[in-house]
Amino acid sequence: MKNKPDQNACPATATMALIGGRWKTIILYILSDHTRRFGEIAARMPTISRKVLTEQLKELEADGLISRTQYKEIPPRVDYAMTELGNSLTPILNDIADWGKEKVLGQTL
Amino acid sequence: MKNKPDQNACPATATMALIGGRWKTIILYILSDHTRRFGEIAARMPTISRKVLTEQLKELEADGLISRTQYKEIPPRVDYAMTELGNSLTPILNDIADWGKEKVLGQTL
DNA sequence: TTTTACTGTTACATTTACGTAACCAGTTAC
DNA sequence: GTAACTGGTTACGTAAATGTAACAGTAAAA
Repeated sequence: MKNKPDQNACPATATMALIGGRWKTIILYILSDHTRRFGEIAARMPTISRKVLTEQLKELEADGLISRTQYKEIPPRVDYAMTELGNSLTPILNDIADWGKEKVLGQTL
Repeated sequence: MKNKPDQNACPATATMALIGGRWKTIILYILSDHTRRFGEIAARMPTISRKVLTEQLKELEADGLISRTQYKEIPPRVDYAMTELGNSLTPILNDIADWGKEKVLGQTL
């Protein structure tokens, strides 16, 4: 893992080191129900630059939350998918989305 | 609310606008089981500067997640507590902490 | 009279995050 | 032979986040 925690760290901090930041939760949420190509992720996140998206994907992969599969095709095709570790976050990601729907966007579930 | 969402925003993004960032989840986690004074929060977060802690607390208050109570005493005493809205996040905060304990820190629950 | 306690604020500097624009590779379609 | 497709990378500049250090204010204690 890229973000190595120290053992007496706050457990909430430990999690947020992996999924915090402006983009990672969104990326994981997008991947939580689908394997997706780079371009598909980018299309669902119109406000992130390709450069930063690449960086975030690399970090998520380094942290073991997603996997990257590159096919030997031209034009290139790259798939991103949740790993087992990433999938263990899915309930939390759904709760986060549900909370946002209900409490922030004011949509009834 | 300070962070006004637009209606067709990603619900995960909507939540992360309120609790994202390096510090807010930690602050909320610290307050989730206790009303605490400014100094108590600071003592539990040794690496945040007082200036930034003040800013984050103000934003959390502006977003309706915590409340601030200032007592007319010298030396000053200020309490921070979860609001009802903040408390509705508690299950998520606990899940985040549990996930960090188990998956990142490697502690068995 | 000086210090301590507590919760800040302010000015300033620095670090980190993010964006923009240009460029690359290799095959296919025009 | 040139453009388009896809998933990037690189150089560069800007914006946001955070830190540091000093200061404020008032009562009680030393």
